[in-house]
This record gives sequence, structure tokens and C-alpha cells, in this order.
Amino acid sequence: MEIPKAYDPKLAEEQHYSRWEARGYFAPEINHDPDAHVYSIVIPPPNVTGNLHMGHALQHTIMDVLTRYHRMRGYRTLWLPGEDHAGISTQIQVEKKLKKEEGLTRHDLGREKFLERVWEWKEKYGGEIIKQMRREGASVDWSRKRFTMDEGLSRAVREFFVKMYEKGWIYRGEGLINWCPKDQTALSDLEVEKVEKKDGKLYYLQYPVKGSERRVTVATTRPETMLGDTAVAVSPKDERYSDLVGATLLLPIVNREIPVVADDFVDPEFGTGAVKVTPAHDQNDYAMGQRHDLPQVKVIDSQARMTAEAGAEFEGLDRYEARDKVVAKFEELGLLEKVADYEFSISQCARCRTVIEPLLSVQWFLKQAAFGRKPLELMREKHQPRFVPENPYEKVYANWLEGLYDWTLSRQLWWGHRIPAWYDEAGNVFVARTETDARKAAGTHELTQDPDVLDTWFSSALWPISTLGWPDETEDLKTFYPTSVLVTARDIIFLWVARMMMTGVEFKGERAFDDVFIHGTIFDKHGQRMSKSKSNGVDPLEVFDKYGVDATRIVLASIGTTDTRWNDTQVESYRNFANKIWNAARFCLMNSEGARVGLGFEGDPKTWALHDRWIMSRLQKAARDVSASIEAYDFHAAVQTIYHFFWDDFCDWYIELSKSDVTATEASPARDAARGRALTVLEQALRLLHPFMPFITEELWQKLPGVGSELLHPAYKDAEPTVMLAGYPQAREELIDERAEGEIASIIELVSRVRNIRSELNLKPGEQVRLLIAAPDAAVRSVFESGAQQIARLVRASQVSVGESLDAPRASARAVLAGGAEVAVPLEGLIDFAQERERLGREQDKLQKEGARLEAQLSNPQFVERAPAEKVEELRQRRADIAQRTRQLTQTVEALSE
RNA sequence: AGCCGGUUAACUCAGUCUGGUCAGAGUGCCUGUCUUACAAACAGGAAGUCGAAGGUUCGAAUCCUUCACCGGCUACCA
Repeated sequence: MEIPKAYDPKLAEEQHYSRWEARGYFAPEINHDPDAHVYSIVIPPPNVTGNLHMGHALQHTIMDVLTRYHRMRGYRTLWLPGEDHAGISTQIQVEKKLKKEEGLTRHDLGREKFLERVWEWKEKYGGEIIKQMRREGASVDWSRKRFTMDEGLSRAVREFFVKMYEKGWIYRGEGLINWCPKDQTALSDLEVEKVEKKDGKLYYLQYPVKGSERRVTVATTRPETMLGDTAVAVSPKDERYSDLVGATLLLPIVNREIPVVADDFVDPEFGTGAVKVTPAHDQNDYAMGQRHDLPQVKVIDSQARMTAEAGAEFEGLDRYEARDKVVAKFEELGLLEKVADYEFSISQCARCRTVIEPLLSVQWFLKQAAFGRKPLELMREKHQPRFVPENPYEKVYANWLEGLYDWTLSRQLWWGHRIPAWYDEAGNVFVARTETDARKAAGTHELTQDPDVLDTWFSSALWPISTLGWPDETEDLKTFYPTSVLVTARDIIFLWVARMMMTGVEFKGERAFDDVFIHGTIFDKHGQRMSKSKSNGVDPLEVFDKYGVDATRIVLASIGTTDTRWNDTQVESYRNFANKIWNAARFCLMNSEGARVGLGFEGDPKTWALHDRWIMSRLQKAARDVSASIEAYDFHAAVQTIYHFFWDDFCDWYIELSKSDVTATEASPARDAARGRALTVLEQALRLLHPFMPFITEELWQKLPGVGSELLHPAYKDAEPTVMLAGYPQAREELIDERAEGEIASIIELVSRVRNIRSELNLKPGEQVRLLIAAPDAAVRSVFESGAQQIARLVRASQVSVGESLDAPRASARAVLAGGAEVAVPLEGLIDFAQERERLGREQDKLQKEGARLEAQLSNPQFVERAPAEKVEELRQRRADIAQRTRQLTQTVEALSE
């Protein structure tokens, strides 16, 4: 068979995906086992506006590894893909385009026309990420792809809203909400980020006490809001002000009379101990206002400009202009005590970074405290869902559920799910699943629907159930819910994970997912978060192009839960690994005539050659460990196990040990069997690798002679042969052979020591040597005797003699092996005796050091007394072995000195 | 302010839960090789007092305490 020397990932990447997809291998229906276990994942739906970045690639790889693994294990497996309409993001993107290309705003077009444009945009440009997933090899079921604004999912949203309204958990009312003056919409607390303001100022303003010369000084970071003050609060415990509680202050500039109130919120230690209270423009002040029944004076509007209520002088001014003016006024009035530098945090819109303005307005809210009660109980009582890693996420999640506040649901946007509430002319509200229902309830057709849409996360909260068909009790919902695992980033645990648990528990009575896997964050090489604005992002597609998808995937899988700095060199090393796999397969295929997968491991394992028993034992352990690691979400360990099994055990040793049999020039049943064994082990290794490296494994697997439907997992027996439906290797305990492993280990040690001698004495690789081996132990001797030919090949020896004792010329390089075997390489003329003594001396030093350490430990009576007996015995044996080897080395050195 | 995580070879990271062959891997570096599967490879080698200081223990990278630096999350300190 003709196979190129180097692996070209593109070839494999272009070949297989469309075939897998076309034949329906990604859909759960491919599984014909009626009793199959179910494994399901719903994708965290990427924004339609987005482009693939490393975080997605990481997340998708992990989901695909889990999906492919379970599929190969015979589970009825579903990985459901989809996209999120991403309210604000998408709307802004389309608005920008509109402005740029046609000079229009959304208001110029009107709501209906604008929404048409958004849909057009979505069809044309949206969902790039989803398309890119094919490139990643993601084995998602495209037939079940969902979009949050699909008719079905929209119906689920209305159902959710109506049910919650009927239950009294959703209500409409006035509240102090986060308002983004740029995006012109309300935001939930989770869409606001706190940013440290390093060059902040704290202004100390004096308010005169009515009917007295006294003044009360308040400290504030936002002087302009004083125009809306309706009280000053002090701590009830603060003796400095106790006589003032109940007094009246004259608010400067506006000359409003405001009371001094006592409230526990006030920290007497901070500032002056007196706090100005602006109920209409600050969360805390709002709460205090409620407690003390204070009036709310709105001085800032939705554009972040001062209102008429702020006074004629200020009306229309931007909030920052107003700030300067207020400060100037106070200075004029002699009421500005001081201005101090002060670091504090300000709230920004998480999207556009505009400073949030807390505003009083009428919005829709959801009482999350009530909604979150059951998920919290589920966590406390049953530890559901299980977080991976458990620490710190379980606690983070539970803590959040403990302190829930109302969720501002309404958004003053056009793109999204319109709130299913209608108003009659009298302003009565009718919440209903459809307008028809609302009319019925209202008894009139003269209704106006609420103009607002719902927070994007409202529909996301339903994702696991809505994508499976809820509110209908579909087969999919029955089969695939609850889902097996959610794989996501840590920054949306509250925004999304917790809320999916709330809806799942509420509407399905159980958890949305068994496990929640929180993956790590990928930073740039300087440890900076990758972002568009810093343009330090690494484009996964470029990495795919450069190193191949498989190499990138296996690196990403290894990252798992760790935060890591991205480094191309890791991918490069796995590109090399892919090439190694390619070439190992190339070797097997070039020597495959007469053989096929499955041939050569017949009969009683006791009759097999040592290296065959050994590789099978190693393979069983690898299969056992890889499965265990994947099930424990320890992808790093899984990758390490496969990597070392393939490269070290299979390539470095097994292929070399079996090479003479495999490459024998004469055809024979023995050669066929040797070839068959190599192919068989390779085939198993490809299966182990497949979830991580789907393309190269399929490419090579298809080339192997003897692969057919009989290798598929029984659940897929009617499918055409593909490695992705082959059974995942399961360890056969009876093939684990510790004795064989020990014996090969001694051959490996011998070979390595002789190679070391060759290297240190600068022997040319082509130069043949003679090997004299002495093994006092009969069993070890027999291992070396029967492996003599293989050993000769591995160390390039013309002759290998094995005996009970060593009868080597004085001019030999020597080494003492574990267990007391000795090896000598006669090198007449090449040995410098002094140098050789020195070399052996270094060996002695090493042994002596270890011996001394063991001796110290063993001569400590407390160790011998308290350590487990096995441990002590183990150390004694090591000590004995070292003592023996030291004696042998000493003799050798003495012999050289004669 | 509180809570949490990180700190292991020049670089990127395992190992810490369950203390004793755990001091590891890959990359890089040094030496030698194009040995007919693979130079994207092969063979050999050097390299870390496991952030610091205490403590517990027969024994600590691993458990406890304190500190330092970096990062994150939460918070109503105007």
C-alpha cells in the first residue's frame, strides 16, 4: 500500500465529516438497542452574532469527546446544537449596519420593518459559529438544531411567562433598575459589571440645619444626585448625630426641606457618618426610602440628562456636566467642605461599558427567591447537579441561590421575545399565551401588546427543556431529559446554569443535568484574557489550518478545567503525535500482506510470545485507565495515558520487538500472525484515540485490512463500518499480565543501559558490539536468552551471550542491573580504563546515595515501628538490591584497577 | 472588606483530595545519528532546596498556620 510519509490533516478532515453526517451517525436513532442507556448534552447556544474563538473550541471539544466516547460505549447519544438570538448584541449589530449603509435608525424603519431586517441579517450572516462546528468535527445532531426564536421555543417562552405570572412569581411594577443610557434599556444585575475607578473623588457637601447655624456634612461620589435628595441618614448608634434625628435640613440649591433619619444601613465609621439619600437614583437609598417612606424625586432621565425636577438651571444637562455645576455651586455657597481622592467601583453595562444609571421605572420582574428555593434544596439534599470541579463551584452556586433578588425581565428592545402581556384602554393588563386568549380574557379586541421584549436569558433558562419539545411531553423530552452534563464557562453559572435548574425543577420536577463541567479559561501567552478589543485572540481556524483539527482538539481536551496560557508549541507537539500515529500505521500497512485485524491473538495467552503478552497487558491497562479518566472528566490523564501507550509502548517497544517477525522476507503463517497482531493493537489504539482525534483515526481505521461491521458496537450493527461506531475498548482483566510486564521491563532496562554505554563511549550507531550478559537468577536468564535476538537488534549487537556468570575481557564497559544481572560490552582498544572507572564511580555514587537514604529511614526505629509493615518490607528489599549491586560494582571497579 | 484559586525544570502544565519509587510530561537546551514507519524522527544527557517561614508526622510538593506575589468571584460602605 502506498502511503505518504507525512500526515496531511486536511485530507482526512475533508473526507469524513460529511459522510458521518449524511449517514445519520450523529443522530441517536442510529442506535438500535432498545435497552441502551441514554447520554445527552445540549450545547450552550452560541450567539448568532458570534465567531468561533478558543473558548468555544475548548467547550465543543470536551462535549464531543464525551459524546463520541459514550456513543462508542453503546449509549443512545444526543448532542443537540443550536443558537441564541442574543437580544442586545444582535439588535445593535444590525442597527450599526443600517446606520452605516443606509444612514437609517431603527425608528426610521419602524418596528416591523426593522425586525424583518434582523431576520434577514440572521439568515445571511448569523450562525457562523454553528457552521464552523463542522470543521471541529463536532458530532452534533443537526436534525435537532434549535434557535431560541424558533416558533416552538417561543411558545415555551410564553408558556413559562404565563405560568409564572399565574403563580404570582412574575409581576409588573415600579422598581429601581439598572439602565444603560446608551443601549436605552433596562438590564438585570448580572448584566452589569463592577469596575474599579481609580481616579474617583469623594465630595464632602454641607447641608444647613433648619433654624440653626449647624451644618451636616455628607460625603458622596455623585454630587449631581443631591438635587434629588429627600433625606439624610445617620446611624441610630451614632451619638454625634443623635440629637439631629428628626431635625430638618435645608437642601442647598433647591432649598427643599428634608428630614434626618436614623437607619442601620449607615456605617458611622465611613465618611462623615451622614449619608445623603436619593431614593430615585441609588439602590441603597431606594431601600432606605422605602423604609422611611421618603418621596422619590427623579432628577435624571433615561438619556442620563437632568430633568425639569432638577431645576431650571440644570434641566437638560448631561449628568457629568451637572456634577461639575453642582460642585461649583457648593463652592460658591461656601458649602463644599473638601474633595478627596477616592477609589471605588462603578457599574457599567457589560456590553457597551457605559456607566449604568439606576432609574426608577415600571418593568416586569421575576421573584427569583421563590423560584430558586427548590434548586437550592436539591443541592443541599442531593448534591444535584454535581459540579466538576466541585470546588469551588458547588459553593459559588449554592451561595448565589441563597441570596436571590428579583430579576428584571423586560428590555426596551425590539429583537427578542415580546412580552405576552396586553393592555386595554383603561390600562388593565392581560397576560396570555396568545393575543386571542388575551382578547377573550379582556372581552375586547382593543388591546395593545406590551412593547418590551424579554431578557435574552429568559429563553436561555428554558434551553434544556424547550429544545426537547416542552411544553409538549415529546418523546425526546421523555428520553433525553434530564441531560447528562452541561459543559460551560464559569462566568455564566448564575446567568444561565442556575436558571436552567430553576426551570427544569419547576416544570419537569428534576434537575436539568446530572453534572456541570466548568472548563478553564484560555489566556494569551502573557496571561491576558483574549478579547477582540485587545486583538490578542488566537483564531482556532488558523490553528486548525496550521496543525490540524485533531492536534488542536487533543490539546484542548487536555486543558479541561485548567486556566492556561495558550501556546502553539503544545499543538505542535500533538501535530507530531498525529504524524507518529500516521507513521506507525504506515509501517503496519506496508507490512500487512497476508494479515488482517483480529489475526494473531488466538489461543491461550500463555502460549503467546512475551512481547505479545506484554503489549496486550499494556493495552488492557490503557483501556481501563482511559475510560476511568474520561468518566471522571480527567481528560488530561486520559490523553497522557493514550499518548504514552501509543508512543512509548506501541511504537518504541512493541513495533521494535516484533519488527523482525513482521518484516520477515518470506511469507509464513508466523509472519501473518505477527502482522495481524500489530494491526490488532493499532486498531484498538485508534478506537481509544477516536473521541479525541476523530479525523486521523477514521482515516487510518478505514485503511486497515479486515475492518468491518463486526467491529461495530452491537447497538450499531447495521451501520457501515466506521471507527466512530466501533465499540470503545474495554479492559479484559484476564489479559493483564504483571509477570510479562516485569520481564519486558528488565529487557528495557538492559537495552537502555547498553545504549547509554554506546552513547557515552561515542560508538557510531552503525558500529556493532558484542554483549555478554550474566544473570544469576534462572528466570531472568531465560528472559534474556529467549529475547537475545530482539536485544541484539535493539542495541545493534552482532552477538549476545547469556550466562550464569560474567566472563568478559577486562577491556569491557559494564553495567549492573536491578536484580543483580550484569552486562558487559567488550571494547578492546576503545576503553580508557581510568574513564571507565570514573563512569562506574558515578554509578556507585548514585546507588550509594539512594542506599544511604534507605538506610537512614530503616535505621529509624520509629519508622520501622509505625510505618505499615509492607512499606518497611518494600524498603528492605530495595536496600538489599542496592547493596547487592553496589558489591558487584565495587568488584568490577577493582577488577579494572588491577 | 469577605471568600476562593494559583505559585513545581528556561516555557506550558501534571502530581496535592486519599502523606511514603512523585520530584514527572511535552517543549526548549546539550551530544550523536537522515539506522528502509516516522528528522514532525531516533538514541543518550543536563536541568527544579515543588513561592517564603513556621508547625503536625517516623516521613510533607501533598495536611495545618502565617506571610508574599498574581488572578478570580461576591459585597449596600455613600
